[in-house]
Amino acid sequence: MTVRMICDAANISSGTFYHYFENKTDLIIELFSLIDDYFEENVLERLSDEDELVNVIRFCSGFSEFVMQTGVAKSKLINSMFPVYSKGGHHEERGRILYRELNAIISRGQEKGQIITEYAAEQLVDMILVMVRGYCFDWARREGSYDLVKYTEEMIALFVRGLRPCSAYDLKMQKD
Amino acid sequence: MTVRMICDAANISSGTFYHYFENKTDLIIELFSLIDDYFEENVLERLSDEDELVNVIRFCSGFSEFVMQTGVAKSKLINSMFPVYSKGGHHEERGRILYRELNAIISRGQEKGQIITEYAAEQLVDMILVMVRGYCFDWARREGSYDLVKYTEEMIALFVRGLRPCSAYDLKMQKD
Amino acid sequence: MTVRMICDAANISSGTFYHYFENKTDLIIELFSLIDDYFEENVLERLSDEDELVNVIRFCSGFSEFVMQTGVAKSKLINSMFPVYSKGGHHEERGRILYRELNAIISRGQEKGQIITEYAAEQLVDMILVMVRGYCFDWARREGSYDLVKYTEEMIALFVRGLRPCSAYDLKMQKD
Amino acid sequence: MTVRMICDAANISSGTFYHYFENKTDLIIELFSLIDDYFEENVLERLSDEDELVNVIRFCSGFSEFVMQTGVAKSKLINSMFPVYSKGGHHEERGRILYRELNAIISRGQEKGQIITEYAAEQLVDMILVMVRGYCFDWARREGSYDLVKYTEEMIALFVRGLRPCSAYDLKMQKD
DNA sequence: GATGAATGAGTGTTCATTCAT
DNA sequence: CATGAATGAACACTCATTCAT
Repeated sequence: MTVRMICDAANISSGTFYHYFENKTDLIIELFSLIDDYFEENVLERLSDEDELVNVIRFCSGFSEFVMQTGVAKSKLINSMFPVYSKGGHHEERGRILYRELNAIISRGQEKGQIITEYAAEQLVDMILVMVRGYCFDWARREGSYDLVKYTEEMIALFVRGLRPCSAYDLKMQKD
Repeated sequence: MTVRMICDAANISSGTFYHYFENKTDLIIELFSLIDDYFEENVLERLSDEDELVNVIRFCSGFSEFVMQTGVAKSKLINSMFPVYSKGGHHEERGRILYRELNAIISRGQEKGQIITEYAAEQLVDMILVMVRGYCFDWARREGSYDLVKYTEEMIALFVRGLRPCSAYDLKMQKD
Repeated sequence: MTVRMICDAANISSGTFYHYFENKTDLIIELFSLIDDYFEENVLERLSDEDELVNVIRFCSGFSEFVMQTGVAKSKLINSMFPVYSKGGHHEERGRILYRELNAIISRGQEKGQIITEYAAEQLVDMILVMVRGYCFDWARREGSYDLVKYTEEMIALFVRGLRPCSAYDLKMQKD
Repeated sequence: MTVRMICDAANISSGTFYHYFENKTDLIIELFSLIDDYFEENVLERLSDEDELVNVIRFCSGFSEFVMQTGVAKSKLINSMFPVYSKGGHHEERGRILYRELNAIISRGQEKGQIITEYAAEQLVDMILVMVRGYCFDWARREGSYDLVKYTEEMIALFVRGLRPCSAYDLKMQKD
């Protein structure tokens, strides 16, 4: 994805591009912040299920929904640049909005006894984000040839099963 | 990773590089095939546990082991080029060796009743490969700043829990 | 010095700039004419010493005074564009005001016997202007790090010594 | 003077340019060092006159000779970039060769009583270099339309007259 | 008059690739 | 077989200039 390609796609001149963005990296940072907006406007409200593992799945769906809407081209652009540390980690800070939200879900889940406590919430958050981003990366690489949301949901649904603590009975049964 | 950087690292001239590889992509295809060699020499023998889910974990460990040994630089190179479709999907064919092996493990697991059958083996293989590659991608992006094998194992171990079928008792207990 | 920088400094839009100047070169031509105004208002009156070599020094001081007041930024702008031949040498015509004034001083000096006649007045004018402009150029290059007027005066004072004809006595002495 | 122009003039591709120079500035630094070579090979041997003021003139002639040989295009290139401070002032260090040589001449002249001592040698060196460079700059600006060596010599010859100390008699005569 | 978004040719620089030696 | 000088299209980015509002 060159600046020229972006400009051609947007039907603007490269001069105009640089009128709005200081450099190519700036565009990507801008793109990053869009996901926060998307979450605030569309996803956050869906994350209030009693079962926090359901919320985890919805969170991941929201993420992949956004990526699909954003499209293959922009996703590749983001992939090519990630991680971006410029501007004092500004986007990272913003990125933390996503991070904090997922962390909150998992922490609540652990408090409620819905999620295993073998791993710290931070560790689980990292895992899930890597997995979800991994799927997004694959999807863009394959030119968006499959339904990202569906596949992400299936994968996360399975992963989430492993996060559910076994009941005392359950453990007993397994031993037998 | 420019061709010149690769050549400098290998102490050869760029002329020599093009004597052995038709182009840069060819090198990457070559790199791809290395993982098959690695699996054949080091990993395949470890995949004979009675519990096929253990084999899944070992398979993934083998993959990330290889990536760690390969190093950040080469990993980035591969990431930057993947997927490579040239030469009639030649490398993809080779890639199938990996694919087939994991498929075999999961199919056996399903036959033995160790792995759920809600999803076809192919689907599970795809999921796992995407997840593992996702971690490799993240690791390279972060300049190899963590122990890829350890993190991959933890993630896969959790995922694999979700693949274990619940016993009839188990389901009954959960209902109660 | 870009047009945008000039406009920012002047608190106008670049549109406004092009409302008043046909192009960037035009601004510089305008800048050139400022020196004539400066000479007419501030320097000419000082050029009436009986000793024309004193007037030469005052002329050069006036020139460097103007450059210092104009500032490093504008000086660089002028240097970067000089000589400007557009508009039928319009600015050169104006430049001639300066030229003619110095020429007049030197011609008078030669008539009065205060200045050697080995070189035509035109030649001496050219030399002095090149020297003074050379100092201005150096000063701007070095970001205005020294007192341009002082250094120019010292240099010209020395040069002017060489323009004073030796008396008959003087020559005689030197021979002895 | 763009890199492309330089390459066209030299009948090489811009890729080749960057094979030999790390960047445009490097070429200019290279150009700078050429003057030292020129002085060492052609000028230094001429600087052994008994009269140090003669040596000053020869020094300046050597400088302008070099510039004329270098040509208008390269001179403009150098002018456009001077002063260059990169690479730890490497070229400045080299530049000092020139500086030191002229300084030595003038210091000797002052010791021998051939040059006035009102100004420190360093000051006179600075003046002369600014003047000579000023002429070179003017010459390049005017597309090399005159004989730089001749004009520089005339100018310096006059300036040098002012550096000759007046005898006691001389001063007395002037008062009368 | 004044604005500033838009333009696009041009700049320094990179890099996969070629080829004479 | 090996070299590395040479290539030139492509890149991110700049900037004088235009023009609809």
